[in-house]
Amino acid sequence: MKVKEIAMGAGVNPDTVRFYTREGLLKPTRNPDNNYQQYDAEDLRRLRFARKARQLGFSLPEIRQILEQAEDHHSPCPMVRDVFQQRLAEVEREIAELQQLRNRMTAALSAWQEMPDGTPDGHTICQLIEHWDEAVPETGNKE
Amino acid sequence: MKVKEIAMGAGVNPDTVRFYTREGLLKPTRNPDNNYQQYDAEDLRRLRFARKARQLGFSLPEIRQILEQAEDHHSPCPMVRDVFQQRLAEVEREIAELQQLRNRMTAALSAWQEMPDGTPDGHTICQLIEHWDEAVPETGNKE
DNA sequence: CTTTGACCTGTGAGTAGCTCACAGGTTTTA
DNA sequence: TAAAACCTGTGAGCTACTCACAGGTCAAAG
Repeated sequence: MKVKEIAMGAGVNPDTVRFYTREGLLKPTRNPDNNYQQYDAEDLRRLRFARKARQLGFSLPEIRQILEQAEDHHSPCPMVRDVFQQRLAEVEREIAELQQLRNRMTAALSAWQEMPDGTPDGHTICQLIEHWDEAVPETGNKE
Repeated sequence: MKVKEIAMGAGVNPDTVRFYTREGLLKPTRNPDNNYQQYDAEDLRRLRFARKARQLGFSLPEIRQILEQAEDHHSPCPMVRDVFQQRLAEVEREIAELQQLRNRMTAALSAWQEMPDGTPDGHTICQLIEHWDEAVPETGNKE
């Protein structure tokens, strides 16, 4: 399979295939005639796997790790379960944060119904936002 | 105020202050003696405003726009309301997406209870993920 | 047989919003 | 007076792609 073919097979952009190849997730051989990359069915499996894992929130380094373990015939599944659970917790945190944000946004929107537009006067930029009550805990950077 | 001072006043990294200054959100004057940036109370207001707006999901270009309009004594508030409502819709979409994801993750986790770890055999990398049923619609890249 | 268009190649830059590193100048403190 | 702590601008790094570029290759049409 050439780049475009495997890309279509997995429903991704050919550039993504090239990118994953650069990143070592895919290891095609070369056609000695023309130096084209040659992907096989195994690569397609890996690519599809990688895409699914991405949807689940795995990072490329994590996916590469899983793939490498699979290559060595070590089962990566326990590790997958592990990362997966962490990821689930993260997702739940994100949801909670977004819900909080949404609540405060809708509250703000209805509060704003009664606020004048208020042309800025040197003390105020936009009351709508300045009177937003923050207390948003953390932007939730990983870690 | 010097960089570190205004940064502490707004609870941000001094580098963020420098970055916002580069980006034109903050417009300090210069101390002619030492060429240090000099921020005033107005800058602090702008910085705090910018941070609140960031928490609400406004992009830096949007914030710059608002700030510029405020400078020109045009009321940015109607624009703010507009972007804000769009942002709210976006947040709700994100929540829905994440909830879907979470549901499928918890479902998968419980299904995995019964699945063997399955050392990779050349056909399979990790059943846990390979048997994940995708149908995740879109990663929801903005327009 | 040649041209045209579609593909292939690798590399480098762009995206957003910071954060950090670097090298050198200034100010404060001990 | 010397060290520590700050300041300066610039440039790179982070994620996971995506796109642009310049040049090589190949299949089919004329």
